[in-house]
Amino acid sequence: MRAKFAESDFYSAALAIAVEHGPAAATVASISERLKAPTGSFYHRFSSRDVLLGSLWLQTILDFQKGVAVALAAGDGLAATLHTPRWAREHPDEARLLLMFHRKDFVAGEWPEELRERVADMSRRMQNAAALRARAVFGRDGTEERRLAQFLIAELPVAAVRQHLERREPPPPIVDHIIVTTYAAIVADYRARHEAGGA
Amino acid sequence: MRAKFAESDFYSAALAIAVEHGPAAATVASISERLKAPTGSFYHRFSSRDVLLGSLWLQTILDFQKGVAVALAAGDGLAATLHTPRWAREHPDEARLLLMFHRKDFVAGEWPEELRERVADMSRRMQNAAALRARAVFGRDGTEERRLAQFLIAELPVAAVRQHLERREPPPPIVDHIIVTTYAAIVADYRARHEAGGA
DNA sequence: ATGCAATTAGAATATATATTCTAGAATAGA
DNA sequence: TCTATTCTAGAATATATATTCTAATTGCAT
Repeated sequence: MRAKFAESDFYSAALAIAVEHGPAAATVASISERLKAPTGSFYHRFSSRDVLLGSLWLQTILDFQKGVAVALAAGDGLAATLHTPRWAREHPDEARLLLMFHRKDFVAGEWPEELRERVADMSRRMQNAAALRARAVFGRDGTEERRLAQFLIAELPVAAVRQHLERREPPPPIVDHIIVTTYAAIVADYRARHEAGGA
Repeated sequence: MRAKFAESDFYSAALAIAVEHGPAAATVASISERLKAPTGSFYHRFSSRDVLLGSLWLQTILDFQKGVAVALAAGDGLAATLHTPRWAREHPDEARLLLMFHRKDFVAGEWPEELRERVADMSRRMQNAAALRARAVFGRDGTEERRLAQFLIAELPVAAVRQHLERREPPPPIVDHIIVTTYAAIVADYRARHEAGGA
């Protein structure tokens, strides 16, 4: 029988519902209903709700991190931070999904066996990211460098962007300004504190 | 009959469970079970689960904001930001509750009638806070000042503190250092951009 | 002592949700 | 055309959870 619904239809529906009413509202029934599909069609494609929501979250975070990874590979810490507001403008729904909710809102307990491999991959990537960030920002890896770089590249841009996602509006330019100013200040402060004794 | 359980026992139990396994895990059954109380005793005190969780969230956010309000009333913006890491050290559980979850995780839909008044109060306080923050940080109220002050006093410290709450560890001193440095930089940048033309 | 009011106790009920199951329809290849 | 396979369809089932209900129990005031 020719398929009336595509896998991607279920993903889109789940995304739309999660973004509008929260991941908890993305039930098998509500997703299917939105597509006017029977729940049987859902389970024909996905072995469980957890697999669908888990995949959605994984795909989204991977897409997001791809952009950060490119900047980090180029050793450009500032571009890495600014990726967050840019990506949020280009992908407002995905940004809400990722930045306004927790992983636990999508997969409460253990990851389904089916996704373990992809999750392990992602975890490995996250591990590496810590060192990459430190090097991109400070040209050096160490405990303090990692902590500061995590702040600059992960925590800071998310904080600056959050209220706009909440209001479903694109992050305005002042967000980038805040990020750039903060970035420069933290780096300058770090350099000042680590100068051997100056000229 | 002498009460075997106190209202506060239910709050504590709910807090402990919410902090450990997320608010969703704080079910009437799990809360009662933790106290070895029958669910009847729960409903003898609270008209619904929403009322308990909603109150818990409200109480917590009010307690948190009290400290910020004091600093703002004194016109001390820096003290207001630094309140967050300090409070997180003093109240690790409450900080997790507030900063790692959303209001919606506690009260999904409408607020129960019973709590509406307290919520309205809080909303009013939040409204005022925007102007108070702007004045405390910049000595002036305006759109840009509000946006920057919100970043400095609300978003920044939460971002700096979050990963430590996640790991259930007290925010280390570097958190305060990050906050202070950022605060100074944003204020200095603002001043530089608004100088009429200087000396 | 007696009876009342508060409280405990936990069974019964209602509802939402994930998942399974059985049957039927559509399509492609033989 | 025939048939196996894929997919739609939605009813049936299992489970978790909030809430209600009815019946004891307890301590205090009288």
